Amino acid sequence: MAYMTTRRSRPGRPRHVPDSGTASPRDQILDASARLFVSQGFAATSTREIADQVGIRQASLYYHFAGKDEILVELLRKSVRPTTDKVEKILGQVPPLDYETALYLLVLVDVRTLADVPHNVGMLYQLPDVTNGEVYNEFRDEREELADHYADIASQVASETVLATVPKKQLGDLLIQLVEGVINMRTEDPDRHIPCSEAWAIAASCLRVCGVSQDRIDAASPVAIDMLQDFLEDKVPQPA
Amino acid sequence: MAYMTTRRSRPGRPRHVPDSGTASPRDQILDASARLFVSQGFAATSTREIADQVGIRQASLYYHFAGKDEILVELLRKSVRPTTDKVEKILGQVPPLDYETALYLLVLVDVRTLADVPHNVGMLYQLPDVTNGEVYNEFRDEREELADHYADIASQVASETVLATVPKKQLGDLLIQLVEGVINMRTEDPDRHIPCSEAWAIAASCLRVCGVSQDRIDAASPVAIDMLQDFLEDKVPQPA
DNA sequence: ATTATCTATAGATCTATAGATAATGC
DNA sequence: ATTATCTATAGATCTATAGATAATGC
Repeated sequence: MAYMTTRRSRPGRPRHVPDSGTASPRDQILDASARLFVSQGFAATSTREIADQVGIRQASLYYHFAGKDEILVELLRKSVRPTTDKVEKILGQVPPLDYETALYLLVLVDVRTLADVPHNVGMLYQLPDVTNGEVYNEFRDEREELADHYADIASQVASETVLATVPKKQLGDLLIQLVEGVINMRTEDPDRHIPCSEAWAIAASCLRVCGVSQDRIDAASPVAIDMLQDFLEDKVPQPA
Repeated sequence: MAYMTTRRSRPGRPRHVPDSGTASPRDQILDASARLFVSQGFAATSTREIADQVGIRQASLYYHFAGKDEILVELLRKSVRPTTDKVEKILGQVPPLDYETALYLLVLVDVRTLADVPHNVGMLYQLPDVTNGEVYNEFRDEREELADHYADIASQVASETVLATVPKKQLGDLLIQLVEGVINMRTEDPDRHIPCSEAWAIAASCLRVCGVSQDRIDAASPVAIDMLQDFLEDKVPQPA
């Protein structure tokens, strides 16, 4: 408590609705935009609507962002990077870890990330007005890499029968599909909390899709669950 | 060949771009709208864009539809009804059929329906500007019923272990999630054809998620595949 | 002086309506 | 006469810019 936590007001002309929040104006805009984009779609959300939610005039948005697109880019950027970082961190541990545990862990981490991210922002990547916009090109490759990782690890885990009947790429896509079900659960009920048990169920389902027996699921699961904490708070240490 | 198949032109003022197509203007509009809505989103698609694709002026749309919403409603109506009909038809056959075969068949039928429907229209149900619009209320119940059917049949098929670890509703949602992966495959590559082998892989994956052993999958699969044809062309016989 | 807002507004859309027009059908 | 289009346009909205204004910081 060495410094004041309540600074009554910042420099600049006051808002027509007094600023109650503690976050920076920029973050307030991102927050409101995320909520609206996810619930209505990107194109269907006007800059006026965003401004109204923040409590500023529509034109004031442009002091913080060059345009609606810039807000979207910032949201995508903030959400894609942490995910791919975590994935590669997990894959890096795979020599000591066996593949089944790694897959279980990968799914757990991904599910929790999607489940806990504010405003269900993961859904943005599924909006056609986002993925078909120019803005998205910056992120397309990163998403494909993620899909490749899933396919790779899935093909390591899969049983003979599964490998013989399901092409590697499709198998990876099936797993991603199960993981991203969390997004739809949250879309249907925005206030829904996703308990750990549901994440475990999804991870186990992914192993089952790969043809892994219940015995080996039971073996992988506790190890992965135990490691989960190390991957969630993923704080990038700031250079002091 | 008792009647002319080529009628050069209809009554009414000619279009500024001559009408090359054979379909009714109404269907041409639905077709173009479906394509645009799915690739860009509903709100992001303007009536002018639709008209341009059809080759008529923007205002001419309103001779056929009361507004953009009406076009959407018609598209949703045309795609939801056949699906639920087929599902109930399958469930009606379940006393002779065992549940595992029924689930495999249900998934096959659903996957093929989503895979073959023009312009990937199944994706409309995933757009937030559709599902949060007033228009959608008419269809919400029907979608929930479908989810209930999946949950019911899944809980009949599931192994003890799966039933003990995955709540019935979540299990149903996982299966739907796998099935609807087809929509995403088509979104990523609109020209993609989905071969039967992929549908089989999805159906088998659904059974695996339920904890069904490979033996019983191998037993259910040929029976279901054999029955598939009876459900696809689902021609409602016109009263003569 | 600097900062963050405000008001006002231009210019580009977008939806929907009104009324004219150019075909076919009878 | 009927039908399916057209042209023209009103009115609403939307994005973005210009310039004014009301705070804090020095």
